[in-house]
Amino acid sequence: MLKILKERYQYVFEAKLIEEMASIGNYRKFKEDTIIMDIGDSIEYMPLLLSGSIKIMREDEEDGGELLLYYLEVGDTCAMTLNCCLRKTKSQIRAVAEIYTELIMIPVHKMVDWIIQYETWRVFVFESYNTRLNEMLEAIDNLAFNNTEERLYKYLTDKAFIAKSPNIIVTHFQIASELNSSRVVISRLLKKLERDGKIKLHRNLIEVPNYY
Amino acid sequence: MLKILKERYQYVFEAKLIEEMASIGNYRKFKEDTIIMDIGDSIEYMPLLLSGSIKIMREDEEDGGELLLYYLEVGDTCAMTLNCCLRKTKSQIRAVAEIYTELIMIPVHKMVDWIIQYETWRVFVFESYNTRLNEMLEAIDNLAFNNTEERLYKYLTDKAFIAKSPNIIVTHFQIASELNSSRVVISRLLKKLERDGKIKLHRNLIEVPNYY
DNA sequence: AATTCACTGTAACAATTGTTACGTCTCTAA
DNA sequence: TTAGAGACGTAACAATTGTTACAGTGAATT
Repeated sequence: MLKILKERYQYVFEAKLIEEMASIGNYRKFKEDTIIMDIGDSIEYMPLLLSGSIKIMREDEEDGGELLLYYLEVGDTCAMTLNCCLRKTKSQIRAVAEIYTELIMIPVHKMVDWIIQYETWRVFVFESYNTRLNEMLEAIDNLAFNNTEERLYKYLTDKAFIAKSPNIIVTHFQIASELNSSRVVISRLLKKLERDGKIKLHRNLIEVPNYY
Repeated sequence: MLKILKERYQYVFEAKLIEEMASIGNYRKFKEDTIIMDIGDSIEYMPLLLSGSIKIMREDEEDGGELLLYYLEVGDTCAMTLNCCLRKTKSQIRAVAEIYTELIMIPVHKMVDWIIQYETWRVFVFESYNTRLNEMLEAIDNLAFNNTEERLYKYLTDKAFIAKSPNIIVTHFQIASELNSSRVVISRLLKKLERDGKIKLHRNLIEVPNYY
């Protein structure tokens, strides 16, 4: 674990902190589509991504509708978790492995110690908050100012970007779930995007040529 | 200023920190509807509310449409600002005095010192992040899962709550701006809410009996 | 008193989004 | 090989939201 940590984080954290992480942290791996953490779960550990990608979702309390908020990637941590850790509240969000994902879990109390002790950790934590707040703002902009077609195209390019491939494997129904829309609407708009030459449709697969 | 700070924050911060705040902080006051901070402004100070209320807005880059995100009240600070301070980025949001508002501005570098130095400040900062992240989540839920009528009624009750009065002084056009909708739609839905007995309409004034 | 202007109500229509229904296709498992 | 299930396309219609247009009302000003 020390080796992987050094690989990923040697330019982010000082050697001493990385060693401490390796000795205290708990290595975990998750298969695609595994729920890593759900709404209402209480949180005692903070996840730090080593490889893979996690999607963060929100759920409608009433009808169970879902909404994709943003992705976490290597080097990211979950700011929502930071808070839950510090205040011992429950998780407000659902975290699902988008692909095969490795991470280390770090116990809460260490988190606070390190903020006082390590300059690099402090910077990392605040940068995480910043990134997350900005991702939330982006999600809000997207919902408030874009129509469903724009949201859909953004969803596709984001997903291709995360997969590092123009071909994304997903059904229309899945997309509808993550955008809190309905399958028919998504199919309709996908057809429109195809007619406009922006994507190509196949069974269980969508080509998004210009995703970067 | 020391006196006001003690009044508002004696149970939040230790005496020594409050004294330091009073000697370093810069007292400012703003009339209703004054822009305290705009999108793109660079930020050197962190605001800490003494009285009043501030609304935090987001703007569409393309057509200038606005959206109300949430309110700051006494005891709150702006987590977005915390980040801007630490990373020296520009403001992503607009802050407008909802009513007459007093605050003290604290220079960036002190913020960081205090995180290391004062336990109470550290807790305060992280609680602020938590509150703000939750407000953002609430805004996202509202946009993703509620229709315009629900968003409108929530807007009215929130606004009445901030004003501590069932009578809110606002035009239909203003509401439309803050919800990124159009005046005609808002008038239509307000009429519906009135027919349903939830509110009463007057010129420039709306009664919201059950706002608490 | 007359004029002006912002505010409100409403109609008519357009565009977008959601819903229901049904047919076709592909894959898998019995 | 066949039955069943999930995936996709599309039509028809409903509901919501947005747009344009216009009329009336009240308040302030001239």
